[in-house]
Amino acid sequence: MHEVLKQRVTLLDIAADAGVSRATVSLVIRNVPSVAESTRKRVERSIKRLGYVYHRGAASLRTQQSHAIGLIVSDITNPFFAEIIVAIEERLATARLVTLLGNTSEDHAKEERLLKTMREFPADGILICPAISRDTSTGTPNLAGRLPTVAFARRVDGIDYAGVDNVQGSQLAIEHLCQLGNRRIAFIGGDPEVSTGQERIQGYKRALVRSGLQFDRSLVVPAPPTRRGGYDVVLQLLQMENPPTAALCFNDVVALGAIEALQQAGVRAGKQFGVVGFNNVPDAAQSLPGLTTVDTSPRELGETAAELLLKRIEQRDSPIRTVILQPRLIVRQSCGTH
Amino acid sequence: MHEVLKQRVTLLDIAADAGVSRATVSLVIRNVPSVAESTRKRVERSIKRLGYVYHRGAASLRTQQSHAIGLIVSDITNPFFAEIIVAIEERLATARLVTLLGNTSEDHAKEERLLKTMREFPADGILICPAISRDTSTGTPNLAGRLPTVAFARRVDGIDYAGVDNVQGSQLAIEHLCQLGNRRIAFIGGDPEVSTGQERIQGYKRALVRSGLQFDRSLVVPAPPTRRGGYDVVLQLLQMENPPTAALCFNDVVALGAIEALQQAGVRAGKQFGVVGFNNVPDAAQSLPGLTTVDTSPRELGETAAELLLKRIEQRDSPIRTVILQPRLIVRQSCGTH
DNA sequence: CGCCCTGGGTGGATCGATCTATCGATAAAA
DNA sequence: TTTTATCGATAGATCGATCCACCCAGGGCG
Repeated sequence: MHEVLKQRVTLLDIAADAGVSRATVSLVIRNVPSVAESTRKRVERSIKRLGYVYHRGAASLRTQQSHAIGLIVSDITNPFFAEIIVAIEERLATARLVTLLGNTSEDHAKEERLLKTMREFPADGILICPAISRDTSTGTPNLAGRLPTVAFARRVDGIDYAGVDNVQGSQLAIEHLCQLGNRRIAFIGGDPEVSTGQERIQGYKRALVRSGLQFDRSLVVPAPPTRRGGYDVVLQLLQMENPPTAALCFNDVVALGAIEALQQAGVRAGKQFGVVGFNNVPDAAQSLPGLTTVDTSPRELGETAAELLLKRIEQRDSPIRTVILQPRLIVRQSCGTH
Repeated sequence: MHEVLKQRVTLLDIAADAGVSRATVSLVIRNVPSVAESTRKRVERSIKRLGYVYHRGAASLRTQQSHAIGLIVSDITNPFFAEIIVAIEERLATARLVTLLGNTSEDHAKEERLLKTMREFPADGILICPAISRDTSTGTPNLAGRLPTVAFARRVDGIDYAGVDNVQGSQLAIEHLCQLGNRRIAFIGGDPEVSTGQERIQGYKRALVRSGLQFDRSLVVPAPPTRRGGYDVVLQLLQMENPPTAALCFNDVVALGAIEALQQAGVRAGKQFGVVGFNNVPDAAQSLPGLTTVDTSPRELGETAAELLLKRIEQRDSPIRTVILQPRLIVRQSCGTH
């Protein structure tokens, strides 16, 4: 009695079973109200009975929209991004959109492959945090093509962007450190080629100038944005003949590495050396001493980015939008108390 | 001259431009050899000129395969999984398969939504690390349906599985700690409801018995698999009237938290208290003291899982396969030296 | 009674790529 | 010269869901 050979249950099977036409079944599935209650019930029963599975691919071929959007992230292992991802997924889910996640590991080739795949799918839109790129001309905007695209966290010219005011964030941090009496403050980690790094360093410089402090090139030490990066740089800084008394770190992970190095070197973080991070990841609150950090509200950032994309999809030809969220300083114990 | 209104460039457009039929263009795209070199060149030029983008959806509707597989992970922020993900993606890419990544955050509802979406897509197969489930009857196997499905890291009955011999891993660790003279060894973190936790605790017990040690229920302390989890449990253990002298941790993250707590409490990790982790994440080598840990080779695990899925797709009706990788102990400084 | 709605439902065309069967032409074989 | 391969290319059907135009029965209304 069972149709064993037939692989997939289609609308036609349901239609036959319920004694209606394909079109009617389709109406039921899409919850179109113009179906009599009795018919709807009958169709729904058939759907259950036969174990029908909706075929998105077929539907989107006809409707020209996949209800799927591509989310391309440069590093899923970074907890900051992880939170953004979750926020984006949640926001998109409320708009009945599915999220396809791709990870580039900061690799340009992978990024291009992913963009290609998602265009081919085809996704209805793309959210991307571009991989670090030295050459903006081969950057992402052209890759995105005509597909609605929004960049987040890292700026890309010519497309919608949701980001954080990194300049302001750095300024908050530096002002705080200055008020606590620090005169020599380092900037640790981050890549001066990425917009995030650029902006944070720019804010760092600007705040130093405002506070009447010297900008010392040797106190800006780029490093990979990892625990190890912060660790190594701090050990290096402590070797200087005139070492800094505090450091603003590119992000919290770097900052945690920095604190580890300080402990290792017998320097008491928070008492003898101030450390400020960026992002306020969950670990920052747990660490010892609690990490003072610039909160960049990843959840809001994710929601904002998703929102931008939804608007862009709605009206493709609206002017380019840029949303910059304002960060705030979370004061804990890693800089001493005021 | 430009076709502004027409949205998408299709095979038909290319065909018209190159003066051939759709079918021929299709042959060119799929690199079928039976096309004259001159024709191929001409078609390829048209493809470039018009900016054609392959439409996976349309193709897979006809071929009944999407060349996409769904990868569902319970926690992308866990570096152990992050490595597995990368390995899986790489392996699948060599088979010209695209990976659709989904994150459940250990949430069953999300897991079900993701499975549904991926079935609807439809994906050609699914790789899943199931979310923690207390009720195996509502577990994943039924959700997977007839789609080729492989579980990894956490066991699911009735489907292919790639995992690590956690029992053996724990035994290696405990034996090592015993040889160093520890008599009271705790097990920290992990959820006894998940197969991973069960197996590791089982190995812990078994090794204790073999070494002629008492199994003390109060020394097994479940906790969330986070830094914080390890931290809290260690502080708690140190309060005991007869505290343990070493601990096997559910994973490295927990172990790093444990070490942090020891340092905080003035107990020298590695000298006065031995700590062993699980997974050998990158941070483990960097930490101070270097973390002795059970290497569960996430890369191999990912490759193995991908391999299993490829085989399953090739022959859907082959018997269920289970691959268990053997872990090895990486000795660093967190247990003292022998 | 004839006319027009209108709620409920339907067949056929359609989305874009692929598969199958087939065709024309040229070269090789008989 | 006729037949048979062979090669390159093609028209039309097809995958599964959706959209469009249209249909039909019954009710209201002049």
